[in-house]
Amino acid sequence: MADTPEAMIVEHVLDAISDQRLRAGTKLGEQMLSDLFACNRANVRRALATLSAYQVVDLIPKRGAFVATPSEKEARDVFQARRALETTIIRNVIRQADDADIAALRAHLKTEHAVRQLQDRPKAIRASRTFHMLLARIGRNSVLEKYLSELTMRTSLIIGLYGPTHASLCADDEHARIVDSIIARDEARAQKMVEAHLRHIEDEIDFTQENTRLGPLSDILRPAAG
Amino acid sequence: MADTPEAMIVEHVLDAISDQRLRAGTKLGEQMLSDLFACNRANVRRALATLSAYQVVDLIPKRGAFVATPSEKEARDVFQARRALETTIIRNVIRQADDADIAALRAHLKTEHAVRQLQDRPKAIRASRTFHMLLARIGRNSVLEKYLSELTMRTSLIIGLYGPTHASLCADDEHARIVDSIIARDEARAQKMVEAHLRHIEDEIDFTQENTRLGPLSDILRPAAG
DNA sequence: TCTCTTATTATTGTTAACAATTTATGTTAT
DNA sequence: ATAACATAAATTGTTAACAATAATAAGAGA
Repeated sequence: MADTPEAMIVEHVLDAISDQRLRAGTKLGEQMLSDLFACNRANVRRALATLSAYQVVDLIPKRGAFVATPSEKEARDVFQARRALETTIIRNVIRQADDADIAALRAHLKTEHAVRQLQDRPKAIRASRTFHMLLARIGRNSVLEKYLSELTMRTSLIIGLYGPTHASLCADDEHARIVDSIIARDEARAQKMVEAHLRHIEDEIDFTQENTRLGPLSDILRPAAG
Repeated sequence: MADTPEAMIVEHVLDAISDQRLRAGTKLGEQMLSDLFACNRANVRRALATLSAYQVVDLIPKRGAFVATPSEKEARDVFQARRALETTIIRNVIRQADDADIAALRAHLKTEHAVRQLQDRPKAIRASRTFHMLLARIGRNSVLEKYLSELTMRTSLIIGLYGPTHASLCADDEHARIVDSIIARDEARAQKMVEAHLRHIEDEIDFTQENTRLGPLSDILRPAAG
């Protein structure tokens, strides 16, 4: 936990994005961040550069840093990439998961189900994401894990932007059935289910209208007077 | 070209890595870079943060920035990730490639073949990488394209570290045959060939001994006296 | 009341100096 | 000659002040 201030900022922003406390378009002012994390602006700027490399923050010259607002095309690309990564991940999981991993999966299903009852949307979103990241960790491919981490963040932004208010959480039973096929070591079925699951999420999204009251980025997009 | 100095540094370092002018472990001093690109150290530091986010540079506190030296495990993860991404990419290519794209592919094959005759290894490596990135561009998924870009960089580092001296370039005819199956719109065959192609590259690598005379990172790894 | 202009404020970008730490150099002793 | 130690140089990390630009507020005129 005694990490560098820079890593702290990155981590906190990613966390906030992943459970939708930070919405697309929100401005991330340098002073605000340096105050919040008790560090100088140099650290803030490097953190923002890192977040920009992760593609969850847009850096606009002379204007500042803003939480990214993915377009529909970008969103669809993200989902296709997730299908590519997660089908490979699930294959790794089935081949490599040991008893401890299976236990972890079962435990997660329980907590995820419990959280869902609480009607606490941010918590539910986070739990849902955790499931996918747990699979990635069990898959033991750090490259896929890292990339999926980024893509789940961006998925959070996408759902926050275009998603319906109450749905768009991964269906509880779909996760459970994926775990079932993992336990059964049924590779083909597990891959199909993961792919279908991701498609369901994508299908629930309505790109025809983005959820308004988005952050100050809408201001940014109008051409500056002059 | 009139980009920010920071973007310039990132681009140049990535270029140098991708055609193996920069080897794994090489130290990237801040002063050296700020002199070279005629900018202040603040810019250099942000560029290094970005490169570190791309996983092609390791940032070691109080010690500096070094070109990353992928382990065998990391290398294998990179190759598996490439298979996942590139099989999806090739599917996109087959579904979306228009005449201009096909022409571009044919043109590339020609230049790649010509370059190969010159016995100019860096140029050949670059041409080889360009083929894969051309496919990614034709696939029209910016997420996959971005990630593949990073992974081809890391592949360059891996081959530079563990690869044989003269081989480990993508086989000329394999590229050509991939293009053939694209033109034939044979999805299954193209996917198989891409996967086999990537496996061939991986198989040529000998992890038992890393190419010595690696950079100063070997010094870094010995525990500091004290 | 609305719009255009002007002045003020806030924010981003740059620079230079300083502190802290590591690396390199050179000396001494075994 | 090698190893340990002390000194000097170079490098990373931090900080504060300054300049340049953009966002905001205020005021004048239609």
